[in-house]
Amino acid sequence: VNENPTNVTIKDVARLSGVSPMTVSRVINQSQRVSPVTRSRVEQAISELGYVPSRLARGLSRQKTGTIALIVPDVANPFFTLIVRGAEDVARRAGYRVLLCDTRFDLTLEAEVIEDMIAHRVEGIVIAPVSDASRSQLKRLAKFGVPFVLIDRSIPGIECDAVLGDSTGGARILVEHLISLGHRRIAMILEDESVSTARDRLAGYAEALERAGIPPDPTLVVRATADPHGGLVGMEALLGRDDRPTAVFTVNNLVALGAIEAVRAAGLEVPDDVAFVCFDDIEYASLLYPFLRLYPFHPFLTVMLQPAETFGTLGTQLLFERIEGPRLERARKVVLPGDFLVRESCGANAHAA
Amino acid sequence: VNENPTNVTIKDVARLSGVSPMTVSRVINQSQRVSPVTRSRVEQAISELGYVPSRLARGLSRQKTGTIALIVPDVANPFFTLIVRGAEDVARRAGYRVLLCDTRFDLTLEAEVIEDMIAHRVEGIVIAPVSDASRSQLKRLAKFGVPFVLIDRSIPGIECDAVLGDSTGGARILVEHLISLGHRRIAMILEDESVSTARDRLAGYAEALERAGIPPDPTLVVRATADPHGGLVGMEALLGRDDRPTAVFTVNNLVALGAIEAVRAAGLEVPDDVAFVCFDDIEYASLLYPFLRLYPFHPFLTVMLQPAETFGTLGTQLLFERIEGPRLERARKVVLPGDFLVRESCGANAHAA
DNA sequence: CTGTTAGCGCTTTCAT
DNA sequence: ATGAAAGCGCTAACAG
Repeated sequence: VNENPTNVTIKDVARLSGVSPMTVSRVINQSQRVSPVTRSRVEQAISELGYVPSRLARGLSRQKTGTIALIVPDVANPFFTLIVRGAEDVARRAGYRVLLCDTRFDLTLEAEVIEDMIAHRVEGIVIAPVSDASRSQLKRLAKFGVPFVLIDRSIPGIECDAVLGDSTGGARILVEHLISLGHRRIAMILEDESVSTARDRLAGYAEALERAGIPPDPTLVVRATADPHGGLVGMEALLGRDDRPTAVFTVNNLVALGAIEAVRAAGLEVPDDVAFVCFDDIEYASLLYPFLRLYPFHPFLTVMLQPAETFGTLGTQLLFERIEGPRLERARKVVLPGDFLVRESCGANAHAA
Repeated sequence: VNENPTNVTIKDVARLSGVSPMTVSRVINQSQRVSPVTRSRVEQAISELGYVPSRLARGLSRQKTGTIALIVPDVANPFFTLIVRGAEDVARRAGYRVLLCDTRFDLTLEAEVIEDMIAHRVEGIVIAPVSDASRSQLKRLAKFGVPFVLIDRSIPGIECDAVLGDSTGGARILVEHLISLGHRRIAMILEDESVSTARDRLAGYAEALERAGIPPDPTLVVRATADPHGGLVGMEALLGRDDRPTAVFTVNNLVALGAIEAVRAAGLEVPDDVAFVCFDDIEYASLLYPFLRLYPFHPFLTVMLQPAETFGTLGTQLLFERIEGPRLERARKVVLPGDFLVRESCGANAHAA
C-alpha cells in the first residue's frame, strides 16, 4: 500500500497485475475487450494500490479535457447565481467539470479569464458577457475554435448560440401596464446601451409609448450604472425636475432598489408619488425554494421575472450539442419570455393586504 | 498564420524562430536566462502563430495543475454564494483556477465530486461539507495528500484548517435576547445533529436557558430539514401543542421563513403571538450591494448575520498557505463572530416604523 | 484479448 | 545562453 496514491500510475497497476499499461487503460475505460479474469486481476490491483487515473494525463492524450468554463459578471447576483446553478448541474450530469470565473463586470478581467480558459483547453464556454465590448474576446474564442454560448446578453456581430430573455417584449408589457394605470410621464433608468438588454428594454419602452400615442421625452431616459447606486443617482436627477415622472421603469431590480430608496429619502411614497416596474425579482427566497408556497413576506415590486436557471441549463445543453454533436448548421437563438408579476410598486394593487 | 492556434505547439514556435523548444519554454516562463535578441525573435513567432501555451501539458509536466476545487452544498443559497465569490476572487488573484461543485446536500454526490477532483489533481479543496458523514470522504483526501479547508462546518475527528462562525456564542446571544424580552417557553427548530452548526447552536441555546435558570424542555426542540419546508412542518408541530412556545430560535434563515409562514397560516402574528430569531439574514440585496445605504425595504428578521464572504476569502487564503507555504505545524481554526441585528421579528422593536 | 510503439505538449536535468 | 534527452501519465493506432 503506497503512501500517497496520487503518485500511483497506470504502470504500477500494470506491474502489480502482471499486464501491460494498455490493458489497465482498457479496464479503467470500460472497454469490453478484456477477459473477465484479467479485468478482475487489474481491478484488484487498482484497489490495492488506491489508483485514481489522472484526468490531466488523459486529457493531454485524448486532446479532451472534459472541462467547460462558466463566465459571469457577478456570481453573487442571484440572477447569475441561478444561471451558475443550472449550468453546473447540466455539466456534471454530462460528465463535465466547470471552471467558474467571475468577471465583476470588468472587461479587462474578462479578457484575462478568457485567455486563461483557452490555455486550459476548456472544451467550451457558457458566458454572460460584460457588454458589446466583449466582442473582440469572443472573436478570439472563435479563432481558437472554442465553442461558446451567450447567456442573457447578445452581441451584434457575433453569430453563435444564445439564450436570452425577451427584453423588448417584457419591457413593453411593463410599460404598457403603467400606461394602463393612467401614467403618461414615464421615466426609464438604464445603463449605457453597450449592453443588449439595456438596448432592447429601451426599445420596448419606446414601443409602448409610441403605441399609446405618448410623445417620447428623451430627458426622461436616464443613464446610470446598473446597480443600486446608479438607481439612486438616476432617480435623484429625475426628482430634481419640476415635472417629475409619475412612474419609473428601471432596467433591473437592483436599479429599482436604489431608485426607490431615493424616492423615500425625498419624503415621497411608492407607488403613490412614483410607481415602479422593473426586470428581475428580489424575492429570491421564494424563488430559490419552491417549497415556500405561502411566502411570509409580502412581495412589493411589480416585475418581469426571468427564468434565470433555465438560461443556465438550456445554454449549457446547447453548448454540449456543439461540443459533442456533429457540426451544426447555424446559430440558434432561444428567447425565453418572463413572468409578469403585478404587485404593489406599480400602484395597481396599492395597499393590498 | 495557422487556422486554429490551439493546435500550435511549442515546437512550431521553436521551428519558426529557429531555436529549440526549451528556449521557447524559457521565454514563456519569464526566465532571465535568454538573450534579448532570441527572446524578441521568439515573442515575434509566438504572436505570429497565435500560440497559447497549454496549461494541461504544463500541469502534467510540472505536476501542478494551478487549480483548486470549491465544493458547496448549494450554490444558489446566498450564504454559500458569498463564500464562492470570496473564494473565487482570492484564487484568481493567486493565479489559480476554480472548479466549482454543487453537492446539493447529497453525500453520494459529494463523494463523487471529491473523487473527481482527486482525478483532476486539484492542488487543494475549499469545502463546506454536507455533514459529519462527509468524514470518510475527507479522510480519503488526506490519504491522497490533497490539502483542504473546511468552511462553515467542522467535523469531529478531522484535523484540518477551518473557518467557522461562532455558532454556540451566536445562538446564546440570540436566545438570551429572547429571554431578556421575557420569553421562557422558547423552542428551537434544527436539522439532525450530524451537522456541526446545528449541534453547536443547540448547545448555545441550552447554555442560554441554563444560565437563565430555565429548565430545558426537550419537546421544544424540533428536528426538521434545514429548509423552509422543514421550518413549516416543524412549526406546525409546535403550534399543535396546548402550551405552544412564545418564541422560536431556528437554526437558519430558511427554516425561519417556513416557520413564520406556518405561524401566519395558523392565523397568528409574528412577533405578537410567536417571536423569532435565527442565524443568517435574508436581506441579501443590502448585503450584496454596500451602496445600498438606506435599504428601501424594512428588514424584519432579528438575526445573527455571518460574514459569509470572509469565510470564503479567509478559507482560501489558509488553503494557499498550505499549498505554497512550507509544511505547516498544526490545524488552524478560525472562528468568526457574527453581527447581531435586532429587528422586528423578536418583538423588541415590534411595529417600529 | 493483449501488447508495442509512438506520441499528446510541456518541463526537468544535464550538457555545452 | 542554449540545446538534447528523457519523462510527466495516459491513450490511439496498430500489431499479433
